[in-house]
This record gives sequence, structure tokens and C-alpha cells, in this order.
Amino acid sequence: MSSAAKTLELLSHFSTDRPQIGLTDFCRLAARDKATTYRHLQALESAGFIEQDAETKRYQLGPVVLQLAQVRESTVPRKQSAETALAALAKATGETAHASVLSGTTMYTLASCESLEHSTRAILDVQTLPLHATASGICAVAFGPDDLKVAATQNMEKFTSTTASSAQELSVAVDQARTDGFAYSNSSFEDEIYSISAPVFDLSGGYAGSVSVACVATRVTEVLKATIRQQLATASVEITRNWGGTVPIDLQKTWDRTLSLHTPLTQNMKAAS
Amino acid sequence: MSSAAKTLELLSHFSTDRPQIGLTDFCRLAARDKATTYRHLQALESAGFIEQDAETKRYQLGPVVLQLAQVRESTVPRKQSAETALAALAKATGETAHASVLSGTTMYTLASCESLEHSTRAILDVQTLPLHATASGICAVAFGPDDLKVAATQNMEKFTSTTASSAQELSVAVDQARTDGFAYSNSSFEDEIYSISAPVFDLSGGYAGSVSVACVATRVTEVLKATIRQQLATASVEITRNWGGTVPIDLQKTWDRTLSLHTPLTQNMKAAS
DNA sequence: AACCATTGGTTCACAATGTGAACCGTTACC
DNA sequence: GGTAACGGTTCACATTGTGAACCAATGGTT
Repeated sequence: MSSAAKTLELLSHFSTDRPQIGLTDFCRLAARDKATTYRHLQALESAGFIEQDAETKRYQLGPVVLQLAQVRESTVPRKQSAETALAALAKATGETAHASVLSGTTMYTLASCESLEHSTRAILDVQTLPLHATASGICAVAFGPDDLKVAATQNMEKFTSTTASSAQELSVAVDQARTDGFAYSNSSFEDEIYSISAPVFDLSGGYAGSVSVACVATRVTEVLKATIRQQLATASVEITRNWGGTVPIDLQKTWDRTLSLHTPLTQNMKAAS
Repeated sequence: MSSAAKTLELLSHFSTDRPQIGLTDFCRLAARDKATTYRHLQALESAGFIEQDAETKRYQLGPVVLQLAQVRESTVPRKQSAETALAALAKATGETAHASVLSGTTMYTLASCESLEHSTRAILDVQTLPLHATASGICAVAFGPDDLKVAATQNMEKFTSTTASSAQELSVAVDQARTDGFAYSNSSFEDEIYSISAPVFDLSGGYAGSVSVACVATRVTEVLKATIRQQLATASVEITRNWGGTVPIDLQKTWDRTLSLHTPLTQNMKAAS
């Protein structure tokens, strides 16, 4: 592992829950020597990635990350162009909507939007999402590049009792996603969270990310699931359009079939032609 | 220079003008060996800071920077809480308003807002601002921590014919800023741009950043300057409040004096008590 | 088709840079 | 006034970084 990688790794320990970190804490989190950690922090600080609170001596993210984010968004405007669709999705479903993007073989959460309808709701921290344990991840494996299957089985950390722990289990979920057009996860990453995802595409024509709805598991019914699938399809089309792509026609047909199969009250008799 | 610092430095070459960079270009920009640069890029890529376009093989900023920015903004909400004031400032002055923050001895642009009033206007790229050559920087030296004076004289790159190139010249500008409550720069960083800045404070009680108006130099008149000063004082008070600080009372008095001295039509006879 | 220029990527001998146990000074809490 | 926890520093040691030279692929030129 390169020294630069170790240095960058330090930044990943910041989160909204832990926005300021002291030297000793960093040593614990990174499991590294104090002197080493200190040097790394110095490098980050002199580059503007972090700054030190003059009083508490603790470190926090610096202004440079805002600049980089601005450049990224002005180049590849993913986040901003997904947000309105997410808001609509959260409103229509009454649950938490979020979008994630694939970079390499890692899924990153991009934005999330909570519905105000219920007092209990899924809360997502900004983080990376494991491929094997989340609806977003399974969606990526199902509709993304082929190497993701391998990457997913590489690290199958068991987060909960229902986390897939073998390539077989994963395959079942992926196959389901392919036949349904939607990926599911039932408390397999975080307890009591049921998620459904749909893929989003960009101008390269390939899979770019997932749009998902995370529900409080106890609230899930077949009716809610049907609503979510319906809304996810709409949201995926919109975000895909914003990202310069188009939803593959056969996926659209898959959605149509799935939606008509599960519509609670028979009202929609169109089948995939 | 640490290897990590060299690696991080690569990221600074991204900008809205140059959002994608190839390996060879990086070598040129960073003046470093190809193998070295490649390893650095690999480290950045595996940490999610950059991603490679599969077709063109060029690199661009990755999703991680968005997450970091989100954490930073949710912790220290500088950018968002400055934006409404900047919009008002741009609207009231008809010129480009921007805010910048100090981290260590470096000034970083945080946000900018262009007025739509004129077809020609100042355009600011996201970048770091030299202390000796910009109104924001001089403002920082005048109202910020003492070590900035030294830092400013350390690197006095001559950007234009009017860039301050000696500690004396800088001192004059800084003294002017202290007696006026506003800092000025006349085409000293970019040609044809005249800027005025006011300091902004945060909850530590000290200088935190500058709010500025950048004008097309040919449009500057005494009347416009008076308007800008007036609006800057208002904007500084508002942003300072958003950042949890208060504008020092003696600075307020300085502003009052300056504003009354320069008010074109005698209407404001109050002097500093 | 042979040529050259340019690109991204890789190898390996060499040495610069990174490493961590032990250390110092300060603060804060019994 | 002992001591524990913190941020920061030193120095002998070795892991890690370095860049000239190399390879393979692409694309334009003669």
C-alpha cells in the first residue's frame, strides 16, 4: 500500500457523525503509528484537504474539497441533476430515496432525500455501498459491467443475518433483479431497512448508477412495493435522461411486465408485447 | 516534499476549464516522471478521488470528492450560507460577487455569483487566491492573523504590471484596507478587473474570509465604488452572522466613516463618534 | 505498407522517503 | 503533585518511491 493511499484513507474517516477528529483518534481509526499519522495529516493540511481547529487541535475537512466537488459537478453534473427526481420519489413513496454512482468497482452514495411523511424513516449516511448487501449494489451487479460479480464476491462481509454470504445467494438476487428490472434487499445491510433499486444509465450507454428507495421494513406491503417500483421506473427514466443516457428498451419492457404482474387491482392488462 | 503531497498536488490541476487530463498531460503539468505520475494516479483512482474515462483513458474527478464536500458543508456550512448574500450583492452592484475563506495561510474561493446586468462581467475560476495580489488576500492580511503578512511576502509572483512586488507596496495596500475597512485591487491579479473586499468573521471571533465584488475595470466610477462599499458592508454583516460570528464594533465604525466620507451626495453627516 | 510520433502502461536497479519506538512538553483531572 | 491523555518530535532503520529505458497500441504521413 502506497504512502499516498494511506494518507488518502485518513479522509474516509470523516463523516457527518464524526466531522472532527484528533490525532490520537486518527491513530486508532487508521491503526497506524502516531508519527506516521501526524505526517500524513500534515500533508493533507498543507494541501488544504483538512484544517486544524486552532483551539481543540482537532482536524476537519478543508475548503479544497468544496472546490474539487464544484469542478466535478460542473463537469459531470450527477448530483444536482438527480436531486429533483429524488425529491419527487421520496414524496410519492413516503420513504427515503437515494441515488448512487458506480466508479470502478465501488458504489458511492451521491444524494439522498428523506420523506417527511412518517416520523420513522431510513437515514443514510454518506458512505460507500457494498455490492453484495445492498439493493443498489445488486442492481449494479445485475446491470453493470461483468467484472462487478467478481468484485462483489471478493468481499462478502456479513452485516446482518440476511446478508448474502455465498456466490450462489448473490446470483439468486442478481437473477431476480434481471428478470424483474428491480433489485431488492431485505435488511441485508442495515437491520430493518428494506430497499428496492432501479439502474440508471449515462451517455456511454452503460450502467452508471442506481436510484433506490429505502423503507422502514415493518412498513413494507405489496401495495407499497408496487408503488415504489412504479415510481422508481419513472425516476430512473428521468435521471437517466438528465445524465445524457437512455434506458434500454428491453429493460423498459421488463419493467412494464413486472409492474403489470404486480399491480394490486387489475387495471393494467398490457403485457410485454 | 512527501510522496502524498505530490499525489495530492495532481488534483489541483483539475479545473472547470480542464476537467479531464491524460497521463502525459499530467506529467507535463506536474513536471514529473511518467511512471511516478502513473502510480500517483493509481493511488488516487483506487481511493475514488479520480476515475478514468474508459474510452479516452483520461482522468477526471471521482465521486468521493462530492461526499467529502457534503461532509464539510454539513459540518462547516460556509458555502451555502454565503450564497444568498452573494446573490443579493451581485444584484445590487451589477457586478460579480464572490466569497473566499482562509485556511492556514491560503485563501480559497468558496462561491461566486455573477450579475446578469451587463454582457461583460468578471468571471472567476475556482482557484486559490494569492494574498498579495487580490483584494480578498489583502483583506486577509489586513484583518487576519499576523503570520499572513510574512506568508504574503514569501511568494510575490508578478501577475500583471500593477501587482505589488515589494513588502512596502503591500504594506501600503494593507494600511489602506485597515483605515478604510475595505481592501482594493486594481488589475493586480487579472487584467481589467477591479475588486473591493470586506472581511468576514466566524464564531472564533477572528477573521474567517472575505466577501468581494469584482468589476470590469472600465466600468468603475466613484459612484459605483461607493455603492459596492455600502453593499459589501451589508453582505459582510449577513455572512458573518450566518457563520456564527460578529463584525467587530470598531470595524463597523470604520465602515461608517468611510461610507460617509465617500457618499457622493451629502446626505449622511454622521461621523465616527 | 513501412515509418514515425504520441499515447498509456511496465520494469528494475538505485536511493530517497517513510516508518515507529521512544521521547518531550502541555493540559487536565483526580 | 502524581499521572494519564493529548499533540508533537527525534532518529536509526528499511520499506517505499523514483525515473531511464522499455513495451504495446494507435493514428497520421509519406
